[in-house]
Amino acid sequence: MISVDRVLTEKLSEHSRLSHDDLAAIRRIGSTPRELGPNEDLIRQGDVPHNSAIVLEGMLSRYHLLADGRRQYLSFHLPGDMPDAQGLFLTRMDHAVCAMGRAVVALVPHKELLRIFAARPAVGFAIWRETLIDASIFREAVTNNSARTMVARTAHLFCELFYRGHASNLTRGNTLQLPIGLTQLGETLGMAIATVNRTLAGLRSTGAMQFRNGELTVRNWPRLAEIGEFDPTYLHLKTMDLTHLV
Amino acid sequence: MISVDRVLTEKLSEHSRLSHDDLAAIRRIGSTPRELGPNEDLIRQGDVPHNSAIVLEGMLSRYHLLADGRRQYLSFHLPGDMPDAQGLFLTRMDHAVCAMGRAVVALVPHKELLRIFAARPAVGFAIWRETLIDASIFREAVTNNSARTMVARTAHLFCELFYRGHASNLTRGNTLQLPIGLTQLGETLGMAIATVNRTLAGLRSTGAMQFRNGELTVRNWPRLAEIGEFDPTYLHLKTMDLTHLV
DNA sequence: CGGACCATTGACCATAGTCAACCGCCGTGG
DNA sequence: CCACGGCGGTTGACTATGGTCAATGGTCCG
Repeated sequence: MISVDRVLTEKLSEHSRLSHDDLAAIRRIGSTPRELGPNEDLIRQGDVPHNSAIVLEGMLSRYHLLADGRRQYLSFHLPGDMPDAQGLFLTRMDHAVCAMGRAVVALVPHKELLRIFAARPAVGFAIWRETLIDASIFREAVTNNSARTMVARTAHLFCELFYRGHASNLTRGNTLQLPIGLTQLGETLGMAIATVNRTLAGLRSTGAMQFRNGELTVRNWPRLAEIGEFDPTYLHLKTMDLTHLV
Repeated sequence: MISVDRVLTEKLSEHSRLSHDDLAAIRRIGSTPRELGPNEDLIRQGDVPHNSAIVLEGMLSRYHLLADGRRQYLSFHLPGDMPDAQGLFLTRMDHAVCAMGRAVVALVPHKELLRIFAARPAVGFAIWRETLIDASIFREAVTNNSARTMVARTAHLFCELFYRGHASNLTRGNTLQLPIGLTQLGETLGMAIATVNRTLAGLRSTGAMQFRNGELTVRNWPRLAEIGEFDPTYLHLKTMDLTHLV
């Protein structure tokens, strides 16, 4: 398991130029770890949060709870992400956050964060930036679920997750662990579970990728990116070359 | 036409408690006005922005440009909104911003904004908050376009626009001017133009609302909100009662 | 061994996309 | 002044796509 400051400094300093003092301030952040079981909620729709979480291990997701009890998953969060940074300035949660598999997060009190922002504005800006990337990912999800075919949509999601996972050193070769079931995939992509299954079978048969038992295997990255119409600019990460995954 | 500081102070002080000095700083913001013709781009996907815009008049939208030339509209922006605040911390635009009808915006240099944030953190937090509400609206769009029927989806969009328009004093009685065509509606909601039309006809026949010639008329708000499964919490505005619109 | 849960598959059906024709309005130009 | 053309909206007929439902299989755990 990794520590909060390690994960945060790595993430934030990738794009924001943080001074020695900024980094020191981050290192002094007080946090309490919390372990979550599979499918356990970290925070629910309607709650008033006083902490923000940083993912240390596993995977979290955000979701809307619909009137009829169904879920709409909105995004997935890997180690280093802050899945509920928005709670900092919006009093009431408009969505829930839950663990996909077993997961560990670090909880940082809002007070603590606000104190740091006052002392070291650059840290605030860096986290602000993270929330903006978040928004960018949501925008892409709108487009993905509205304007793309089922195959492209599915491929795109896996592209994004693999790309982000790779940027965070979570991939092992051409594989990535994703504790997601077909039901959740359906509730993410806005398609019926049967369709998810058939679409995955289709993708498998193209030789571009396969997804089995919570493990994504990329067999042909350029092919997969093409099928998913994937252009990583919206992730605002350093450009990575994955063409060797063929 | 309204002035920048007027529009900004109104918007920001609705939720953030800004001190006298904060408001003074906002009043000193230097901006240049810019008029946009119908369908004119303010900024394009891939551009590197150095200004942020504040809508003064008319309506702007953000959209993704797809590989085949189609558009996916992501959000609409009314006077007081900052449709490209994200450019502050993300160097490259991952989407475009354009005027729907004729519109006027005020351009504020990023440098100027950053200077203010350094001097008056509360102003920064207030604008950060705006970008978080933005993100919340995107999340709702994901859910809307993925998990709701065509009717609900369409009704929900109009509910949101009317509610936000009402909060900004842009409604006249039960009407709101919306310079949007059926094609754009389709490219917003992820449905074919023919379906948009039929859905609108359906909504009209329920007596809940009608949309004609760029004018939305709400005939029965509770009914419309029910059809659209509309719950305004995600907008993080002061709660407004519209039940008198029957 | 039995049951729960998830994935898989097939058959059927509802829904919305496609295509094409038509309408109505508006602005232009003869 | 009217004729024409274009654009945006409207409508109908057909079709493709993906949702629904139901049955089966596989795996893990008690």
